Amino acid sequence: MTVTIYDVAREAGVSMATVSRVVNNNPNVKPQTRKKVFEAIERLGYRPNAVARGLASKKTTTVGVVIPDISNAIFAEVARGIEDIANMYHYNIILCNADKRKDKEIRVVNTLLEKQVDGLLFMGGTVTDDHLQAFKTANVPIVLCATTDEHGTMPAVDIDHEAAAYDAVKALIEQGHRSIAMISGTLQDPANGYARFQGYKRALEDAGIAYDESYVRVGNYRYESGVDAMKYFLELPKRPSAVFSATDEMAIGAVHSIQDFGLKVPEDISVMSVDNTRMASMVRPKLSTVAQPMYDIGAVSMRLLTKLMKKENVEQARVILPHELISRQSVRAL
Amino acid sequence: MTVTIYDVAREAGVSMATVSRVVNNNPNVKPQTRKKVFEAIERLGYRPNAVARGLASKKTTTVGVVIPDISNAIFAEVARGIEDIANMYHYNIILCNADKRKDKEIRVVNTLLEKQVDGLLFMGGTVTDDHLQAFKTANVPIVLCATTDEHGTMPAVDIDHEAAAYDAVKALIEQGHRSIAMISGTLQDPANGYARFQGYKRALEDAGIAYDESYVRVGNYRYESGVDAMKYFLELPKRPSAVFSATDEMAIGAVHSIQDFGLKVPEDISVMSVDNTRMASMVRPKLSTVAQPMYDIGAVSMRLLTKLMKKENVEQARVILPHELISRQSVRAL
DNA sequence: CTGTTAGCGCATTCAC
DNA sequence: GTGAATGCGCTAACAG
Repeated sequence: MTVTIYDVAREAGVSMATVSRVVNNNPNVKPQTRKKVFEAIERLGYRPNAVARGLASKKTTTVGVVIPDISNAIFAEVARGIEDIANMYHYNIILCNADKRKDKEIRVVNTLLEKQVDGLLFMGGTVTDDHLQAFKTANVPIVLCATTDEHGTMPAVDIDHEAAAYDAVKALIEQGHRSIAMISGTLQDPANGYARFQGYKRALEDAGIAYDESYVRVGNYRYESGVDAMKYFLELPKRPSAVFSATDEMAIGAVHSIQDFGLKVPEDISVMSVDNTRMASMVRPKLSTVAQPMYDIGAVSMRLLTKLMKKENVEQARVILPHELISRQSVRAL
Repeated sequence: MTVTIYDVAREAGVSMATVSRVVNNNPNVKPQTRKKVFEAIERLGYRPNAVARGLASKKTTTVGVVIPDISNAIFAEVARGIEDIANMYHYNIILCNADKRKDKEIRVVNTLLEKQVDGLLFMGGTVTDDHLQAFKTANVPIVLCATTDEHGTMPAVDIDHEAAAYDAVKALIEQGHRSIAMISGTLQDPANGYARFQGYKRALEDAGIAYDESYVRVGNYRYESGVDAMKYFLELPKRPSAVFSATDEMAIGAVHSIQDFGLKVPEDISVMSVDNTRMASMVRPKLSTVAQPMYDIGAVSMRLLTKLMKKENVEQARVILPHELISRQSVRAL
């Protein structure tokens, strides 16, 4: 049925060891023998069995990646960065959605480990001690991707969410805004939620603006929650002059909310967000936002992982990629 | 170093066969023995080696999926559908981007096959004879996903792109439009390109409207190409009263092009598209569009694959999922 | 219900 | 340069 290395050996009149050598590009084979073997391979349509190879060599050339949700544009972009670099280094990736649910995350980490992946890229919600516990049983490198653990003990690549938010709000302040509302993610989410909220607060503080609880609404990152949050702000006795949103999508919801209310962006209310997804420049007005290099986060973390897997020593196992303020049309000076 | 089934056997005072049985939930084990084994597993922190299992059982419980580009929202949605169902049936998926490039597609199919995947989901551009050739060497089931081969010989799940486009244009016609332009995808693309263009033409024909070449522009599915195509139409001596776009994204570009030109959607020009991505309802005016059930395409194709892998007999190996016209705000009656 | 015995297809010493 | 032998960790008959 399936043709093995044995069949090729017989066909070529050599030993299986020799076939193995040519398949693995081992230089210690006479060119003529190599040729014979290649011909036999061709004739038989031999295809190496990577599973057998994996068992014998203890390497699978595949890495596991756990991701919250591949249908989310942000993560899909990271995934593409991961896959491109993985491909470049001849790794394949096993992709698992875990929806930021701790139980599911830990479960998939374990099945990935059972599959003997050579390394793991973890992208999730909070990294708890239970996660760390599961990671510890792995004897392959693991790097956190767009996620960090509070202890800061694991290799990771991310951006500085707090600083990104800070910069966004600071930009608003520099444009003369003093009453700035925020549409936040859930505060349970350490990166997209809590950290960005902290950045907002710190920017306010540094500018001597009093923090006002009624100026903060928590959304779920989605368009609709942006709409709802903004509706709330619009009905406040003292409307904010600017709104900072933790994601582009909620920002777009906010813009539409404002427009439906009969006001204009940015003439009446400015809107600023974080992400710079493709959508940000596909709406009118185009969104001013802080760009996060999602593709790069994926690419860099995968690159880091390859180094770890090859046991090369890395100087910097925790890297923070720079963010960048992109000024477009949704903010105006007061 | 790594603890094997042998170690567990010794620890539990049973044979490796018994350990294998409990790990694989074989009922033929006395509860008490089972308990002993579980305890040994726990104590030793044993984790089954799926690679070894794969070699011995000739099943890997992983399927390969080749996809054009995971960072494209459309495909990411399909991928999510695939993964959800895969997960449900305890399969993992190896994800490979192939950018609709034939050489890359064939290459990844081969490496996926080397990895002994139990099945393959193929999502790509044109399925050529070379593809078919590569597929033929596989001795695992393969199903095409959001793609079909012209010969119609392979299992596949897709929507009827021609009919979807036809229905979209017909809806425009029923609203009284007679001069309808189209922003098409490349005609080399059999599904999103050629088929939708054919649907457009047929709808015109059926309504007795003459086909006008200058009313068709080919885009690349992206926002900017929608902007450009629309600019062209706007400068025509006789402007169309409606525009049909092969994708949401180009449609949004068209809308903005129209607005920038000083006209209104749908008051001055109606816009209709195909896709119904999340974005369609995140722009103003909300896009009227023909919905494609991308998630379902992924889910159904994965479900079909599981049946094929289990050698269940399937009545219908080629399934066309229904599309649906979603009327929102970008079309008005003439 | 449980143990023994063979492989699964290949990489990898170790000889020659 | 090349071949023979061994084992990777597990499943799957086959006995008992």
